[in-house]
Amino acid sequence: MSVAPSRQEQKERTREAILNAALDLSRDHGFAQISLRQVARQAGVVPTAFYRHFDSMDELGLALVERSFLTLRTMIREAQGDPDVLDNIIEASAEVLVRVVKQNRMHFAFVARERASGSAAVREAIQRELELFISELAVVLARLPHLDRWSSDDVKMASGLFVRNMVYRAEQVVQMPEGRPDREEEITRKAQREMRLIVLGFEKWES
Amino acid sequence: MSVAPSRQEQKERTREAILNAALDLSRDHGFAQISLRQVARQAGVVPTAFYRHFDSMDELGLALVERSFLTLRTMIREAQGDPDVLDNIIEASAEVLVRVVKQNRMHFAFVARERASGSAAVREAIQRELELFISELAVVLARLPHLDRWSSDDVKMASGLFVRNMVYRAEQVVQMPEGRPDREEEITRKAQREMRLIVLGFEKWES
DNA sequence: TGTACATCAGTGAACGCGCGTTCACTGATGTAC
DNA sequence: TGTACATCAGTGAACGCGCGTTCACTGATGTAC
Repeated sequence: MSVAPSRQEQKERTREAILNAALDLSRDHGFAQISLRQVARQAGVVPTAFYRHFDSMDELGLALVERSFLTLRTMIREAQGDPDVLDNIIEASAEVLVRVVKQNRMHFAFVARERASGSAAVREAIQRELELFISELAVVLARLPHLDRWSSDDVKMASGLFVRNMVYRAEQVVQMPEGRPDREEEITRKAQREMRLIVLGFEKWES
Repeated sequence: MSVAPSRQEQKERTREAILNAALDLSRDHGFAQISLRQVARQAGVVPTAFYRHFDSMDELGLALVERSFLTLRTMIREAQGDPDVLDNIIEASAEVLVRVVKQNRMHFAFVARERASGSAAVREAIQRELELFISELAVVLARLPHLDRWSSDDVKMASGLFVRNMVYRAEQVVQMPEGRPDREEEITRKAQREMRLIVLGFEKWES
């Protein structure tokens, strides 16, 4: 016989249901275009219940940004711990990228989509998080051969180039139809070629 | 004494007014979030008049994509005719980029914003146009030293890297507050450093 | 363990509003003679 | 040049709809004794 969940547990479940409903509904038309009532319906609650969890759709959007970037941070921490990444940054990071994006398709889709066009609040939150992410990746890159003698501004630029490519490739993986391993391989291959070109630049760069 | 415009002229003016109204209103919240009635109001016509020019907001969006890419094509044609660009691709193209984007701020803003998040129809139209733009730029790049012996796939990859950087920097110029020449200079400088890094990669690339 | 009361996540009716779209219309421009 | 009719860009009223937000409520969970 199952025990009834505590009030707190139940509230947390509903909150999750609302977050997931919003993420799911955003997929087709973008977060900015979905309504509070649609989210509530999808989450299985009455519209007014929404207000027990968020003051407004904007606040829900910010919560989604936060949740999505948790995923991204996990990804970079994984990369930091993996010795392969330092030995072979291109193949390893392209592979990690495609794998993690596939596992968290909806979070990446959300970030890529809302980055340029969410509400002002959501857009700014994403820009801020992306800057943070670039700085964190710069720490990893700084340990690479050739880059260890660069100025920190230069390392950050390189990090920015990588992240922007990641965002772009993530968009592609997200838009990729399911069950098309050939498309997936092609994207990985293209991402690798681009990163290889950038890394070649690293080797000749002088600040 | 001024002559009354022909019926056709007047219709064209109203059409322009609607296009400009939509472009203007999109700036703050994105095209997908503005309503037919808002556009009509801003254009100075009654909502029903909208239907004399476009079947739906989606069709208006596609017209805006087309208009915006006319600007982009003009830009690349300019670059093709300018001998400086071939001599010194980095400085010249960064300068052309910032100048053209500033002159056509709203068109670039529209493309950058709606690329990831417009309606499906608008999004696909932009992706198609961007692919075309990358191909056209590839023709210019193919004439550069080092690249003239690359495979066409490789040149296209390089072109894609440039265009993606352009789109990104264009987003920044668009979001830049007016009358901040220091910010503008900083963006130009960053774009130049990035392109220089990529060009360094060109020199060592082997397909 | 049992009772009496407090808390509060979720309910359901109601509101005023802007929306996209329809329809019959108006009146200036265009055309045929 | 003048007249009679056709065209058609723009009008204005009306429609049904989903929206965000308010409010008083319900009833299960939590707490004090």
